[in-house]
Amino acid sequence: MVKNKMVTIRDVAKESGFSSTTVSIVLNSAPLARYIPAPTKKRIERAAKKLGYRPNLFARSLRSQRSHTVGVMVADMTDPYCTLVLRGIENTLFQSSFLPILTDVHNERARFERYLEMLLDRRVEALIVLANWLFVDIDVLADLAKSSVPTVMIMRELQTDSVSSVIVDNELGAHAALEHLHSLGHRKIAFIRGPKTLADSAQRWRGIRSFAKESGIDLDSRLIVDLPESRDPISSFEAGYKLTEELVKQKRPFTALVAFDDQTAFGAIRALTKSGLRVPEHCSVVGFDDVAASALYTPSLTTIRQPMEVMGATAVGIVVDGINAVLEKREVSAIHRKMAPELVVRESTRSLL
Amino acid sequence: MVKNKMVTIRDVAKESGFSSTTVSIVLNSAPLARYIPAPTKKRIERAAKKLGYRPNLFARSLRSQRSHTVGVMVADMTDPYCTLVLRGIENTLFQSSFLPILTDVHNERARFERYLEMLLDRRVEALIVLANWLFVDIDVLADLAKSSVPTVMIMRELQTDSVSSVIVDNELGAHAALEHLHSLGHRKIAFIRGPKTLADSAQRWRGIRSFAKESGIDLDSRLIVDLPESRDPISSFEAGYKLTEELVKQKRPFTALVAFDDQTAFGAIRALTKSGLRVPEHCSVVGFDDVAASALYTPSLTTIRQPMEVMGATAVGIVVDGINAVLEKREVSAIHRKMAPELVVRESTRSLL
DNA sequence: TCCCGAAGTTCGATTTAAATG
DNA sequence: GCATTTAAATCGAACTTCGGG
Repeated sequence: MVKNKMVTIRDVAKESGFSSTTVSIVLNSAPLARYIPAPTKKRIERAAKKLGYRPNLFARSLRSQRSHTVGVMVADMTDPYCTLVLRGIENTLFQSSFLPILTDVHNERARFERYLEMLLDRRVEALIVLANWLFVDIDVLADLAKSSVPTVMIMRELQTDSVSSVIVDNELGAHAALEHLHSLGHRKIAFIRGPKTLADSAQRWRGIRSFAKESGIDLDSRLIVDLPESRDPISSFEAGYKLTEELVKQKRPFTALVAFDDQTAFGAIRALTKSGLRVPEHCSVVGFDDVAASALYTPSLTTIRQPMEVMGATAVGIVVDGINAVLEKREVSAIHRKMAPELVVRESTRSLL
Repeated sequence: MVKNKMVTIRDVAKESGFSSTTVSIVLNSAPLARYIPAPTKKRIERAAKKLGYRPNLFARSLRSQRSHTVGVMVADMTDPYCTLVLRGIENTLFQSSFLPILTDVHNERARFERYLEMLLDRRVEALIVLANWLFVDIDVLADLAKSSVPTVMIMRELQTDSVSSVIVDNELGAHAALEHLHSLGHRKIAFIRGPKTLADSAQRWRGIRSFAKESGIDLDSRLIVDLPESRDPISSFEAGYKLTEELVKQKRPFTALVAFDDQTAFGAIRALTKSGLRVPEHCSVVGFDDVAASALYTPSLTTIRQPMEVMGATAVGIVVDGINAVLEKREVSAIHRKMAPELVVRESTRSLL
């Protein structure tokens, strides 16, 4: 083989002795293929294989206006939360023969907009936004509503109903976390809440309060601290560390700690250990998310698992439906899915009883 | 705005009162644009903006045979090693206005081949293969050599010279790891080597032996164990755990342990802790890679850092050069880059002196 | 010759409308 | 009218060629 000489449909036509029209009909099993006799089909297929014909997707896309591509925008790749969600997205797209274009917004508005522009220019057929740590206010909808590209956000819900969403039931999860500690006999419990600007923070806190009310646990405001805002996902580790240090210094005793997320929990465990408090012997710790590292930590972390892979798959399901709707000119309104989290008990919590 | 009415170059031509040729020349600043008077340009640009003209990339690609897209194939996304490499790739591609199509091979040959086919069909202009945990024998070159798509592998070197590579200097890294322990006074050292089929394993071991020789350290074969082969990146944690458990049971004393990689080290630390051996008080542990979790671990892990983000960026640099070479019909041979790792000292190692 | 602009062709596949026996 | 096949138009941009001033 000398050079990259492209084999076109016309070459196949010439080789097989039929016109390019017929070749196209046969190779695509178009409706008209019904009328084409088997021998003709066979000859065309043989010719195509012999020449190693591969249709030019540029030409096909130009004609069909389809890219078979989905844009995936991640707020910040370095967040360990992304990994499994991406896996779920990738795997489900693969099954539908779509390919993902991955973009990492670095939590910067300008970058978000530039990427959005690039993706729309490429006519991605759908958009999946993984808003895992996004403080940037996004008015995707302004650009998106008119572009009729099915869009779904993971981890964040938009007030508009032009954008679908897949989120975890934060309230339920936090509720389960506290219930777990309560069932182990813990009563003096410290809390590291999320940054105020994150919707998750409020939702999880609501779950905490709801269980506290049910069970009569007393929430001591001096044991409740908030993570500062930050655009860097790793910062919650450091913040968790510092806040826990301060909680310990306060000398107000607690036997358990509920962290906003796993990274925060890691920071907390580090701080506790440094202060000579062993986890779980002296203090139990619960996280949220169940990132990969949680199972590997020493001690392994009890946490509330978000079904990340399933969430990714669900998001793809939603937009694929949306794509089909667009193709069939059906109207579809946004879908909002709230997934159930799951308590995963590991070594970082322990019974006082 | 009602519908998705595409604005074509002809619409701009009509609006501005010039032909589509002129519009094309102006909007692309083609060489001929030199001859076009400023007022004409201005009117065309104004018309384009007014109509919100965006060139159709399908048409452009069909004509130019360029996709401005790069295929990225990852052996297994769930490997924490991927994250930063991908970040480096993404960031550097962004600067060159390329977009990545991300595919996750799941360490399966069939999937690799299917994805490769899909990427080539889409005429990606280059291919980046992140072979982070790939046991599948890849004869990419068979398909690739003839397709003249610049290709680079990260973390693995191919014998052929049609495929470039970016790898870390494993020998140097392992050498530094042992040197570090030696300088802290450790002499009885256990080793968990990598799976035999991984080239890295042999290279790192060579580094160990070379320092042992230099310094006169005695390598006790009863303290040397090997990770089994596996296609699952997380398995090295479990294997690290089990092997360390056995090492401890053996009752053959050691004051430090060199793990094949960070995940293995995490497993080892878990096992040591479970046996009542504290890290680093009773045993120092060194990893390799410096994945994100290493800094967050308790204790934080001393390890050999691979410059992952830089490696991703370097890989992109290589293929972008390759792309330019292809465009200019220059010949370029494969480039093989070996990056220097860096010892990162944290809490998991401690001086005996 | 220099400057400006337009008509027409090309990229490769799909599809409509139509022709053949 | 039916089964079978195809010429020609189309998708949108870019480039080649040419003509007029």
